[in-house]
Amino acid sequence: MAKRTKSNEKRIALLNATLYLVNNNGFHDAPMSKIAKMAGVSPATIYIYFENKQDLINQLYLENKASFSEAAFKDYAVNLSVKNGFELIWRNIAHYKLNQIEEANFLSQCDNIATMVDEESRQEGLKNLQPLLDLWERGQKEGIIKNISPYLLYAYTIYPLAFLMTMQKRNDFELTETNLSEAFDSAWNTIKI
Amino acid sequence: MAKRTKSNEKRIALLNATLYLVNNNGFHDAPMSKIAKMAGVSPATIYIYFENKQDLINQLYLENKASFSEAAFKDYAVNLSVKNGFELIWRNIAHYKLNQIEEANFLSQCDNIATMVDEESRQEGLKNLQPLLDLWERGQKEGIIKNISPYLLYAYTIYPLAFLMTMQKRNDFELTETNLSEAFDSAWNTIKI
Amino acid sequence: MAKRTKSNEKRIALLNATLYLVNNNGFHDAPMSKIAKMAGVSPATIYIYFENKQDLINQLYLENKASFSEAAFKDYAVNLSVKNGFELIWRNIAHYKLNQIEEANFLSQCDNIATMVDEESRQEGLKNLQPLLDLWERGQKEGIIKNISPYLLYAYTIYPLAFLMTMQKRNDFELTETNLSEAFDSAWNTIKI
Amino acid sequence: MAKRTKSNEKRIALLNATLYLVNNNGFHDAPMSKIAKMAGVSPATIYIYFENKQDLINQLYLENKASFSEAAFKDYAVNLSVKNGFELIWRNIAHYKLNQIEEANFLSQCDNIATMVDEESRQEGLKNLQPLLDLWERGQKEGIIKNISPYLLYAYTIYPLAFLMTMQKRNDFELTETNLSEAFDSAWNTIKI
DNA sequence: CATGAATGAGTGTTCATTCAT
DNA sequence: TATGAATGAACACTCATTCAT
Repeated sequence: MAKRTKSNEKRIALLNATLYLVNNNGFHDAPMSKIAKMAGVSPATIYIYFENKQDLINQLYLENKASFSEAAFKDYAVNLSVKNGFELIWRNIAHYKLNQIEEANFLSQCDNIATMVDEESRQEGLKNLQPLLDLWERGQKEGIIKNISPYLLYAYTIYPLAFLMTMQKRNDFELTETNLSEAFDSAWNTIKI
Repeated sequence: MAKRTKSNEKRIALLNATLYLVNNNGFHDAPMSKIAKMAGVSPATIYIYFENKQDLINQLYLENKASFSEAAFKDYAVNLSVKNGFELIWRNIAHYKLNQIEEANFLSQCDNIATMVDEESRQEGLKNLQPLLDLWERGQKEGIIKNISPYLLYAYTIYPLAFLMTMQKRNDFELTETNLSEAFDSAWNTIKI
Repeated sequence: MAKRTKSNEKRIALLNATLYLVNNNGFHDAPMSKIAKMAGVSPATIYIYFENKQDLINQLYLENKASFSEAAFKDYAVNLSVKNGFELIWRNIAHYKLNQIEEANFLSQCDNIATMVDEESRQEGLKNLQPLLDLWERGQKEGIIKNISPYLLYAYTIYPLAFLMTMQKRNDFELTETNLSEAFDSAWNTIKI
Repeated sequence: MAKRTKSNEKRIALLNATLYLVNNNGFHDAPMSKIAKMAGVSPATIYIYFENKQDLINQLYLENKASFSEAAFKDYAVNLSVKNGFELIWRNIAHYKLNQIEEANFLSQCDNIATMVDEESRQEGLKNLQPLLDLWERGQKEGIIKNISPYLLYAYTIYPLAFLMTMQKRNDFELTETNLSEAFDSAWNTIKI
């Protein structure tokens, strides 16, 4: 009856290897054999933990989305004022994107390339931003935030951070504390009434 | 005395096929054989026009960047005021991204994924935005535009359009003329002093 | 004082699963993992009961051969007349092939495909028909049965039943009681002097 | 415009290699890599001539069925008497099965194992026996052949040859000219009225 | 210039079997 | 005894690229 049990270590090692290889070589040069080798297991072992390559990517995406969202809403509470709440979330996200560069970069690829994660996982991943959407809606009801589509709000406040992350990763640009405050001001000015 | 010469038609057909397949199937499912078939030529023929697959992607990137920049600076002249010049360019870019969705989407993929075009082509592609950088520099000298890194200026004015394009392509969101004006106001407010 | 001992139930379950899968999916799509799952045990458990896959097939073959031969010689006694003895055996075999279709089909595959069971098991399996060969020899001595090779006798009396079984399994043909009597007459006419 | 053309030699070499390997190693140990090596081509080349492994087997089956049927009806004409026509066909088939042992053995495997060729090809292959079925029908109308199902006629006249072929291939038995005449007599006696 | 055949190296995945418990 | 995890070797098949014409 006794038996070896699935080791979470191996699962994590596989996810980490995948993240690393997709980020640095691209999806098209991250073969299962390399992933296995990097994780220190046999190629066949991957299929104990994941159904197939797509499933591996999907799970990696969803778990990183979840950990991103945890970071994004750290210390957030609905009783914060709209501005304070937004600033907290914005800074959390900025902090994540500029420090957890690898994870953020992976998520950015997945979100930008239609063919990387399947539609179901993408929809699932979207749910993670709900509290921010709720905050914006509240801000609009309170007359604090412009009454425009959340897509526009996102495009002008959160999405720019993805660009800064990419530049940071390429060492083209470094975001200082001052820059960050300027950037937040820009973001806030854009959406506040 | 007609001589047989490389037919530009075939070259164009190959570039178009590549754009289409990379956009719709992803880089990892855009094999040379499919590209050839779609362009109506033999796989071997690709190698008459392009050195290899990377070269094909690089050239496609550079030509689209060039045509993007042509669109971006249409009707622009250095004697325009900073605000008018910026608005012209911004609207040109917005127009391009929301109408030439396929081309814009391809460029966006290349710019976001480190491994798609090689570094040399990327650097080459960057030059296309020079007139905008020049305009910003002039605006800063004239005390009209905030004295912050052009990366930030780009992140908060141009880059958001990439997000709107992606949403538009996914039919999640449609940008109206009103939206566009709001979006421009946001962009301008962000960077003007 | 119950001691843990190899459970015959599991052994039987494994043999049944193998029979089913080889018959319905073919040898090449009857992997140990499926066999195990169908038998409700772990793949590793198979190796407690059988040395390897070949051994599993061999044992399945031999046990089915034995049960086939038991059926073939049911109620047979050497004091029966040659004709009566032959008719009894022939009808027993026909009954087996047309009712125990799965078992018969498996045996037929093994006997037709050189590479399914190994030579040793095949030789072992042949012994099961000995009483029929003895009967034929007696018939020849008594001048009742043609003095031709038992291979020919078998080919023209017993072997045709395999074809009828295959057709029956494919629903191309159904053998009635009348057919059966005609078929036996054919068989007997073929070999009687 | 010029190009290398598909060489029929390679196609034939591939079919031959497949026949040999399936016969001697079994379907489950006739991998594409071995087939390619034996045919003296790269594994990838197989896919120029055949869609996939199933297609390769199907085509091999159909071509052998066709050449079998050509042999079976050599010199046959509808104006022959029923008995003479049947003897001609029977001897042709016997000759084929006992001399073209490899081909006959392959066909026998395909016909016995449900999972080897797909249903469509099997149905296609069946058509090859039509002239024999026609002859039997004529014989029944003329009151020369027993009025029983053609499945029974086949089972008792043609099918036994498959057994003799198998035994011959295994060197368990050799069919002489005398044997053959005896065997034909058995076959004819079985079905004639 | 242009081609379809040809290929070695590689792809994602499965398999019979063994390991550690 | 019995297990599920683990695996090296193999599988069918595809790819970017080159060859021969």
